[in-house]
Amino acid sequence: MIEAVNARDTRSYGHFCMLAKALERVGDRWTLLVVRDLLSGPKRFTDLMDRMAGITPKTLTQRLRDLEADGLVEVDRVAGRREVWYRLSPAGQDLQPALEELLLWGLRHVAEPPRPDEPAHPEHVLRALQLQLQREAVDAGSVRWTVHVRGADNYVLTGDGTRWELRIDPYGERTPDVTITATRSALARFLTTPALRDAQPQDVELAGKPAAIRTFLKAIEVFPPVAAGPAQNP
Amino acid sequence: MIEAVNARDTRSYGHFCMLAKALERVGDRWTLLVVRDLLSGPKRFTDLMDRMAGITPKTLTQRLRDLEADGLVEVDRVAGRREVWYRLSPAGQDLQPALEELLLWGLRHVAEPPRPDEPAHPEHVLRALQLQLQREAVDAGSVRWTVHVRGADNYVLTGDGTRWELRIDPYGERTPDVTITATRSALARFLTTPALRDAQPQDVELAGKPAAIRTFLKAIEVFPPVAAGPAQNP
DNA sequence: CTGGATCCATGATGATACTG
DNA sequence: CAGTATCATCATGGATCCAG
Repeated sequence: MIEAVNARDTRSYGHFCMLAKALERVGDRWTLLVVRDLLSGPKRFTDLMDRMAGITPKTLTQRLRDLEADGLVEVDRVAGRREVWYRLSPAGQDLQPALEELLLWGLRHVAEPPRPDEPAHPEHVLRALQLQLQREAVDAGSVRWTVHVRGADNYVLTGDGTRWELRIDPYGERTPDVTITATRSALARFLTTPALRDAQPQDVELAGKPAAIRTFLKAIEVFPPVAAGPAQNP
Repeated sequence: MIEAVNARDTRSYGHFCMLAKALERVGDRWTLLVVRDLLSGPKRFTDLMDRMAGITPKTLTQRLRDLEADGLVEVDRVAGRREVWYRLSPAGQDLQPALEELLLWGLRHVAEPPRPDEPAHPEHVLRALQLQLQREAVDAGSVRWTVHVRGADNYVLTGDGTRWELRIDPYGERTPDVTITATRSALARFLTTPALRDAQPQDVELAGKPAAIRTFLKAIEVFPPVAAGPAQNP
């Protein structure tokens, strides 16, 4: 008797290969982007919808259910509370090194400035900046930069000379060296377009001591890396 | 007027995020498995078909064309020769760190012994073993182990106390310390089932000096890592 | 308002067979 | 050896609607 095959079996590769088995868990469209956005902490359904412009609620629901079934995501449902919070399990958090390598590959090989109408969430731009500062071992001393963007969380990017970290900064607890205030698109343009940094565009406000701002502008020169690869525009 | 969107645009995420852009290049089903199999050197169409059991020639063709268009794969077509050889471009080879992290994640979180009928290509089992030996910094001194499997390439796994390497070994040029001869499925079972190693199953032949064989059996104790995660069998 | 569910259209993938 | 051709199926996107 032939056993019934469900959708999960159909989408499996059926190989004895650990890469194939990993991709059976996280290889579906949108799945790694869900993991990416949960790596910065628990999120609600609509938080995820905001970061993943273009995903339909149906697909996001499906991905969250799949990830939950595979043990990568845990769900906080509290009776009497409207919000449902999604967070990564330890196995889900363990994907971080793989995601960082993939992101850095994208930075090296497909980096280009944002198109005018391209949704650019601060979290994604700042994550790329943090990883590049870390990968290039940029030493700016002990610094603390905060980023304010209307309609999004505030972020704080810190360096201690050795390690760079990016966190959501809900309260702005401590005094930053530099505060960057901009819209989503202006922030993306400013950080990814070297020519704009000295021009001090009007849609990006940098607050802080002049020396601290100079340190900031110097550090972000590593970002993005020079696009060495040939563009492919058939 | 609405602009026409082609299939490529449809499948893009449209985000200013380097991870999303990376996944637009390598996020399609089967794509990273093609890259995986080209990382060990140039291959012909049928070489890839053999390693990727279950893929249809139509899909493999599509993936190779996409990868070529994106500059990750280069094609050697020589007039008057039947074979077409596919190889990775530098950008394609640069995916290696990301693939290794994903493979190691699979090894940590979804490792289980091969099912009886599960296709197990030696290259994929040995790659996982090599990465785990490297990740765990296993020091077996200077060793050279060769693997013979009927119907597949021969492989040579070498360690020098610091670095582990796996290569296809077409001619068996130098004298190995241990030679492993088995079928595909027997090799997979033997390497992934600790209980089998001392039992010396009849479908796996180990040739070499007793001390060298003991070194081999000791080293592979790190493989596979103990499955700590809970199985999900709904 | 959040957190979805439903219906339909389409395109990507799979199964199978065949060819230069 | 290196693919094509044809047909079937399933996943995803778009749009809309709904319950707490």
